[in-house]
Amino acid sequence: VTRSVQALMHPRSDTCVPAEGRAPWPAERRKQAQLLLEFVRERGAVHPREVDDHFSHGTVRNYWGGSSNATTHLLDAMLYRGLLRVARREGGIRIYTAHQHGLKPADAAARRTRIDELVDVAAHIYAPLPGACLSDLVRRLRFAVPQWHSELKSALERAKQRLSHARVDGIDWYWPAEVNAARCATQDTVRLLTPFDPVVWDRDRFELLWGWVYRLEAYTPAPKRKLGYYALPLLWRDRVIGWGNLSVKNGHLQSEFGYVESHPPRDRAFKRELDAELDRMRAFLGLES
DNA sequence: CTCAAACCTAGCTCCGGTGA
DNA sequence: TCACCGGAGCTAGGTTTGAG
Repeated sequence: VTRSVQALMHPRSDTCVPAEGRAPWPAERRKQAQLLLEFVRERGAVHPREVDDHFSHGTVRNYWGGSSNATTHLLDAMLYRGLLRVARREGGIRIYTAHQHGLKPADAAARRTRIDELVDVAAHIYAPLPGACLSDLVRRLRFAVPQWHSELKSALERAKQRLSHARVDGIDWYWPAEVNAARCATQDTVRLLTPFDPVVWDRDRFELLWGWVYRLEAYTPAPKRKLGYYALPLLWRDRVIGWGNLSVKNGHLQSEFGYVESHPPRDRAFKRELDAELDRMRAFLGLES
């Protein structure tokens, strides 16, 4: 998230990450965090390995019942609580620095404004939203603002009043008032979307709009997969018409596609635009074409 | 050089409890 | 009966690092 959106969610209350339950930290953990924070302040920016070398926190039982590095857990918990932030990454690994968030909202009205701003951020990303999806999104904000968990119900009611609204075939749809869908022209473009792109994130809406079932199957045992390990939804103009599985072998991009109508569009423009999208992918991955 | 561990990432589904 | 709520249980693979 951007710094301004991050600021909307802080300062967070004295709670653990959601997976750890909502109890406050025990004294021992508080002490550990305090020592770690002093260490990070002293060093400026730290790599998790550097921290573990210094403290040797050992292992803890993780959310899944397995064993995890305790230092990693603690860093993550402190990041969530707002004591640290990720300054950058080195080879994907988070490099942490100390952080101090701003003051909490002065009164109830200011707090409601904050929450409404957060809801609007989500609405802008995911609109147009079926009612169930809007409820779900607002409810998910309990992870973003656990300190205001009890206020989310009323925030949903305000959102339903504030957002533009239409009822189509028995489903209520919501979107930000300032967005004018009529002015968004369909583009002659092929896009391979990620499984979590806002266009496809709400799987129920996906089915409503395009009439087929899309699932990410990375977590599905291989023999049970229907679309492929990491199928990317294939957007052509304003329709998601199929999916693609991409991989890199010996420095070359491999691609396999599936189509809901079992064959690609006969349209000549489609082939041209699909090639253009694959070229963009090669460029993004730094591959030779 | 190989291998294992650590770390990272953006999920899905089921089920029982609650309340209208 | 149904929507909502929240927790439990399970899961794939890529990259980097460092020990041996």
